[in-house]
Amino acid sequence: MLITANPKAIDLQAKLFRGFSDSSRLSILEALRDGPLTVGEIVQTTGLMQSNVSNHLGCLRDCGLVQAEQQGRYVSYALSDKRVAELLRLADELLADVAKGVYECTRYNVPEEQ
Amino acid sequence: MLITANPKAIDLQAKLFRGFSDSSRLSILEALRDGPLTVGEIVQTTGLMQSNVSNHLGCLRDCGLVQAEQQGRYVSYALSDKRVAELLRLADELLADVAKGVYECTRYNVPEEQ
DNA sequence: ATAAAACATCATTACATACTGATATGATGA
DNA sequence: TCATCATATCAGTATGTAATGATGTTTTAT
Repeated sequence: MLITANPKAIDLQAKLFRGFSDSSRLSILEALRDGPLTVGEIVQTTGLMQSNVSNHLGCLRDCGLVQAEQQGRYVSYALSDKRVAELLRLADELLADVAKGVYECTRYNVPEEQ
Repeated sequence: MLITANPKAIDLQAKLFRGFSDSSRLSILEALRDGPLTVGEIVQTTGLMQSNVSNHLGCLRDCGLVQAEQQGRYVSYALSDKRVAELLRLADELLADVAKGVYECTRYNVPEEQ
């Protein structure tokens, strides 16, 4: 039976992983591993532009990876589920072994040297 | 300290997750969860074009997520590490809880109805 | 009420990359 | 060797989406 006979689950999963597949979003998620942060704090921690952070946060929130809570005029963001952190940790471990391959994977984009 | 002070780890991780963040690659990885397959078998199972499958397999192989082994004129592919399957399983679990959010996330691309 | 701060949204631009079809490479058997 | 099968590579195209700058919205303080 074709896997694509039921494409929805795959599409959903791909969409979930896409939340993790961008450096900026990953920076945000990593920053939130140590606890909740306001948008401004995330901007400072990641060094990204505010509008960019807001965009990514909106995406991460829509997809359920982070939660927002209004606190006065600040909005505090946090990872929405332990398993988000678990996925990050598991990826860390996997990366420790396959890092060489990933690093040398220049098929699509080359990591910028500097 | 800026997280971006050491961007390499983040970039690598993003690249790793990008391996999982495309429906086609995910279909391939899912197909390989049940054991090794030849390229032709993957083509049949996923319903993707052969050149497309080969491209994605090259990417997945470069990044260390799958292993290739030549067998006669066939090439057999397999997941390269248990943790690849673990990541898929963990994502399944997470998805079970946040699926609603992911499904409704139309920020970027809308899942095609049919 | 007004101003300022914190955050969100929008349009635009630029780039990355998935897909296709054609072709090339390599292995096997006649 | 030659033909065929299995897989890989390539160029071209189209689309998705990250980043930016400008603007909108909400909250708080004066």
